[in-house]
Amino acid sequence: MTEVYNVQEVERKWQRIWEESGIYQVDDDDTRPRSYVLCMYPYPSGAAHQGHVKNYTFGDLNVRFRTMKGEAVLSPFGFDSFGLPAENAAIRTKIHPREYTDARIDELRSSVKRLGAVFDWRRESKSHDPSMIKWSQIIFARLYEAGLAYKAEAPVNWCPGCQTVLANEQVNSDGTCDRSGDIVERKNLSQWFFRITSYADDLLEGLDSLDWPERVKTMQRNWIGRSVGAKMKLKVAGLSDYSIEVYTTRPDTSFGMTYAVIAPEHPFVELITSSKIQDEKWKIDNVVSPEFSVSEQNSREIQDFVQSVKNLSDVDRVTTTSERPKRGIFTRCSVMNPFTGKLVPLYIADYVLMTYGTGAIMAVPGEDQRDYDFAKVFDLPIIRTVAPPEGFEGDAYTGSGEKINSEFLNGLSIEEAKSKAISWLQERDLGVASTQYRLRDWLISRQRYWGCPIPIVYCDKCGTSTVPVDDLPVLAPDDVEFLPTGESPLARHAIFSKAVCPKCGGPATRETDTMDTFVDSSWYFLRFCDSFNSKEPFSLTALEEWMPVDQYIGGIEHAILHLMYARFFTRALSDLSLVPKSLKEPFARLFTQGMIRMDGSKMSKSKGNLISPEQYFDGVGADALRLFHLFIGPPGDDFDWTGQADEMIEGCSRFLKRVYRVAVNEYVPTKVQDSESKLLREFTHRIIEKATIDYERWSYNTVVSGAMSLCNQIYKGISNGADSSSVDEAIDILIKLLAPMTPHICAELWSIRHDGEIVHLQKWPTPDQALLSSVKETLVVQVAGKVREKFEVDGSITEQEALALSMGSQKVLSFLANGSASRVVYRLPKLINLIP
RNA sequence: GCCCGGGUGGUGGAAUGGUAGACACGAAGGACUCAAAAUCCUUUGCUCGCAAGGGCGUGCGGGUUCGAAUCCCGCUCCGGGUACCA
Repeated sequence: MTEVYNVQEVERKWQRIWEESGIYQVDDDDTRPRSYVLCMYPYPSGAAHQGHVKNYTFGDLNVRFRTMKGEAVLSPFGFDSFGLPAENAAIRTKIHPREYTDARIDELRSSVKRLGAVFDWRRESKSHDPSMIKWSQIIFARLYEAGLAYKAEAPVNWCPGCQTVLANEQVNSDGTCDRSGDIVERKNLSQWFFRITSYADDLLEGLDSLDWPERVKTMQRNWIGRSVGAKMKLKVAGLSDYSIEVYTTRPDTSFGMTYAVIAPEHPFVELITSSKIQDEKWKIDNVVSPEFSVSEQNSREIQDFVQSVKNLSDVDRVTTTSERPKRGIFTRCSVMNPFTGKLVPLYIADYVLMTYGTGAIMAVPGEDQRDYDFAKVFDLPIIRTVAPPEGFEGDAYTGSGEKINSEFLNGLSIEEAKSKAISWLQERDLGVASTQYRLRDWLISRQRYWGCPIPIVYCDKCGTSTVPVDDLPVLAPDDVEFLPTGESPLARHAIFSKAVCPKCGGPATRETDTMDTFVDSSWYFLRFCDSFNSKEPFSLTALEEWMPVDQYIGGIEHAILHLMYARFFTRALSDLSLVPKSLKEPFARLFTQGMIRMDGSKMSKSKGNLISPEQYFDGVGADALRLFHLFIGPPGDDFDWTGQADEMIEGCSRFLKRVYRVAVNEYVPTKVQDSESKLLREFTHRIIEKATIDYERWSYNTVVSGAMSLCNQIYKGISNGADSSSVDEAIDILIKLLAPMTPHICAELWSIRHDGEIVHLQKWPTPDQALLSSVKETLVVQVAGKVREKFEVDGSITEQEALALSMGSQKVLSFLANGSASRVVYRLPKLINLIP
């Protein structure tokens, strides 16, 4: 009897059974040990693509494996359903973003189900659901009350082609718009921010405790960019009340300062170019001496320079090469080096950024390459304060060495000189030790419709207030017009923007900006722990039950943004007692899967190089496609989708059919060979051991190869006369080992072989230790490190026995010139190495 | 520029100091078949040899070790991140 495996029918059947039986639904009163496995919730862009297939295959496999190991696994699913594409579609097609998004969600949900991935669907969440909007707004209000949300003016990205404001992540690294390719411009707008910088140190230190890929942790550390140094004040010559504060990480090099630089946006630029500075009365009031000599003419030159810099795109501004040397202009002002009392010239240059440190630097061309480059262009002196090694021929020397030309610092190391210089400054009240971060506050305002409205009203009398909880959620109206004007439809809406002040009851204006969609993804994993709570976003007790996420799975592209924001939220909400005090980190363990590439670039809808999973669901089936994604290599590696992929998927399908045939056909041995039965049993139990280890270390490709070997061994056992109990055992083990990976076929086979039982509720197999220890080992005999002979030996072989066996081989002896070894290295029972 | 990864057969990859190339894909040959598909069997790193067997081989050059794809030093090529952060 050979039954044909009907892929489509069987996969549909089991998908229905899993959904109806609710075996992957978990509740708070579950008595099994708990765990929480989560895939990053997706933006619903329609049917799943290969990246989703890979992601949810890893997630599903973890859920099923842990369940078979006896855990109650929280496995929820949701949709990151706010965002620009739906709004752009609305502008194009006039279909409302909600209608568009709901349709895409249905497509994605359906293809995730066709993959056979199991979730507790009762907990499904969508960012655009009014209840989720309400919780987001409550959380925003709490952050606002705690001073962690504030409004300030800031430059935003504006795409002239799309006529809209863009999120940072939609701007390419070369400063162009991700969609239209236009060069993005800067505009100043009043914006809402989250004060993530006040958690900079916590976020940095928290990384140490996380079981995350080192790569991701390094990226976050660099992004936070903590640096320690000193701030000091440089007096401006001729302006007795004015000084310019600079930040440096190298206070030890202060004696090498030959000029100073301020950013074009520095407030001092405004002062020296304003007309009032030419006013005689102002000069007397502010004690200006003749040393201060900015004339109207210089002032105009300076203004011209600053304007020319502001006209540059961000890309051009950060580019300085040999063809495009450093730009700057002399201010005609001098500042005093506090260490030497000497005056040095003050320049304005755009290689100094207003957004970092104090927006002003002391320039030390001897020990900083950027300062060196600038000094060469403007012919400024260069003084070395660290002795470079003999024969050093570079420009700036940034290495270690002895301090020189630095008076009381001479002879010290850089580190010693740093702390001595800082104490010197502090004793004289001229400067302080200071720590700076590259991390900026998180700009969350979006001038868009399809996002969570910021629940704020502005009153002329009472100022800014949050919308009272009873009035939440603030929902965007449906009767808006989607036009490509760049202005949010909400701002144009006559009624929405009008509000009542919650404090005085008078007329007020409503905030029309919505939140960045990364706000939604910063707490959705908390909601999953308490999806049925209608009173609050989540309760402390539910979070104590399930958080933190034990295994988080997603793409490396979220290494900084989402993963940093979610960490910030968890810490901030912990400090506000909205999540348990002890919960500081949301994701204990993170896995970042590899990318699917095609022709060198990421496979994506926008690149038009999608290979749809649906065609495989319709053909070889979900199991074969899942197996392919698991088998092609280590889960974290990128994969290039070539013409051979289809052949490999076909191979996976062939393997599953091979398993099916051997499992459904009754085996009646003709002549039983006891040695073959023993061999098969030993092999089976070795594979249990290996596969279990490999599952736990995320080496799924080798789990698959182990399962293939076991299948080959079963066929061999059958043709060589293994008894039926050893064959049955091997087949059952094979089905269990494959069950987390290819769930449909395994469920079907187990059900056929075991009278309707559910394989995914079976206990995970454990190897029989007695069988493992009775296994014959291969003893490799090396002569001078080269393999010359092999013997099948007992695991307990002694050194004497191994040596005697080796020396008994003519072949081994022929490589030993005088018939004996001067030294023997034993690694029994695997290896013996004879050195002549 | 700086910071990470990585380089193993025709291809995807295995091997965490101890048999390099597991397991697959592809290819070649064979069995079954009127034929094809499906399935099964054999071969498949390079090279010398009729064979037995030998030599070479994990990007390149050195080192440590009885033994190195694996550890260390220098180089090279490819991929990713980041970009004047003082």
